[in-house]
Amino acid sequence: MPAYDNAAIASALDDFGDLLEIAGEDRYRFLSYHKAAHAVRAWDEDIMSTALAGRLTEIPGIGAKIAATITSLLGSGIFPGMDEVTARVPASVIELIRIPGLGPKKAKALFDELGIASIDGLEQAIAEGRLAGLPGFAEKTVENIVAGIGRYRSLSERILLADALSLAETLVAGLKEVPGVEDAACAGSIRRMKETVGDIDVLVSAEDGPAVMAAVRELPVVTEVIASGETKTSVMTTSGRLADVRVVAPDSWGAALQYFTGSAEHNVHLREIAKSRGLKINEYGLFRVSDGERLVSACEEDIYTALGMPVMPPEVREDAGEIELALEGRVPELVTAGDIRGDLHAHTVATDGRSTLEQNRARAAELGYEYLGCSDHAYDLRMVGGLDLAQLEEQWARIDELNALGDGGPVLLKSIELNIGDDGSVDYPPEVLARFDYCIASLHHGFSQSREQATRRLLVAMENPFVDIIGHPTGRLLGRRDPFDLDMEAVIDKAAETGTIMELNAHPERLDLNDVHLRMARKRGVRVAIDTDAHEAGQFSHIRWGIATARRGWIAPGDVLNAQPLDVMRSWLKRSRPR
DNA sequence: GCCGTTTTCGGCCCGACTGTTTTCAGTCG
Repeated sequence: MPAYDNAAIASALDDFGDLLEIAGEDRYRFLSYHKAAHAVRAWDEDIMSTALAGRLTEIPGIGAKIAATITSLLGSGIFPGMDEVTARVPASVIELIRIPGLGPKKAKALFDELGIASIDGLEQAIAEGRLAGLPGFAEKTVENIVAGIGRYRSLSERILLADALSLAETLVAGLKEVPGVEDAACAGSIRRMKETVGDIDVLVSAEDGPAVMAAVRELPVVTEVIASGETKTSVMTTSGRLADVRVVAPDSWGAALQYFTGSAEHNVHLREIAKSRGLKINEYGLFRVSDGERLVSACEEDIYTALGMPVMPPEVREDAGEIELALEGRVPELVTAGDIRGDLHAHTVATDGRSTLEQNRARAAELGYEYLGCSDHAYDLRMVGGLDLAQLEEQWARIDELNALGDGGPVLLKSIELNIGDDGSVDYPPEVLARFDYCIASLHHGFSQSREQATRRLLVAMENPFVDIIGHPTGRLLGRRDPFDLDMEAVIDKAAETGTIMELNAHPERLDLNDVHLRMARKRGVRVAIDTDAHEAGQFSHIRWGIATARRGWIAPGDVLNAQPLDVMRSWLKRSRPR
């Protein structure tokens, strides 16, 4: 039987909601499944634990019916009611609504009238001219569907935040040069610093919307105009990514920024609150329904203030509990770049890094860091020349020399990235491990291992009194490699029990732990280290992505190991604790 | 299907763009 985690349950609920919608069920019925899916995805406990405790209905948007569905899925893998729905609409039809421009109504028509139940089947039908004469599928619509299939196939992967932000900044810079444009900014998931991004959303403020839209269509980065009206234009860019540009009048800037930053779920929740108070929010402002008067609009903060809550940072706007907190007048205190006092995970040329210890130290000094960990790979990772004891002695001697310079540079710390073996053991004997200032231990092999085995490796490693930090805990590489199959709740609980610190690896491809795991850690009092895992001194700047992800995970400066002064940082390490 | 300062029924967020059913439904965010 498949093990259902939160993501798998959420995915099943989303699929069921899609099928209900295609089948023509009541709008509020299928929306409730999507709402429940979102809530499960954002839930900071393992869904199995919550179910076993009989607390599923404490998750917002989950009532008795969906709770029973989740219980059934967890217990037997059976989704109650699924057979009945798939008898009307085969599950494969969901694939059709993934095509941009093709929604549930058209998908239903294609299946009902022509028996089309897949994208391949649709392409074949179009090639054979079988859509001709089907109501709602005139020439232009068929053309758009063909283009949509092409886009679906080339764009199905989201791109890394780091790549999307650089594209968006180019677009914003280009828009700011357009005559009449007063301001331009990234919105959407980029502004929320989500780890991966689908489309690029950009907001522009100008009095003459149509003129700006015309200018957008002519920007050098634009290869194709998908849609373009007076206030909104969608374009394909030279990078192969879709961008949506919206223009609003300058006096609507704040409302529009709030609106287009999202997330969709966050905004829906806000608008529900507004509605219950006789107010209405749209991209032009916050209005009183009774007389239509616009109350606020120019400043984003004003929108929140008018709803009786402090403005919250974009990174937390996911409807994951931030609105409830804000209604109590509180916002989570979030770590900032200025809080970081050092980097505890960096490699050198001694193993697979491309910068020397001296180059790393110089860069850390430029960043104003108080300390820097030298954490090359340990002996067992032979592939990259993991260090033996003689090499460690040599590195430590050099660290001692550099620390004796007295030039005001950062304190270099003797560290290592250990490999966690199949039995949870690590590279060196305890007497060697004791000589490091601290040790990081990571999983580097066995990605196909069972949940039980992979989890046990981490739990055993965390029992080791010299394993202070777990590096890139889930091992994922965004878009390239799935994470280890891990019981994250057991891992986080063990970290809390043993005082082991969890790394938030800031490499833009890793961002590991992710936002949900970070909230899980924070809730249990587990501390995190935000590290770049730099393999070259220039990569210390990756800390930016780690900070963003930490903020999405509601991490405060007081939760972060390397936001502490050196003596406090040391006191948090497991090896400093009385045993 | 969920939920409650509208409280166990009757509601459920808001607007832009496109193509076509030419007055509006479908799709998207």
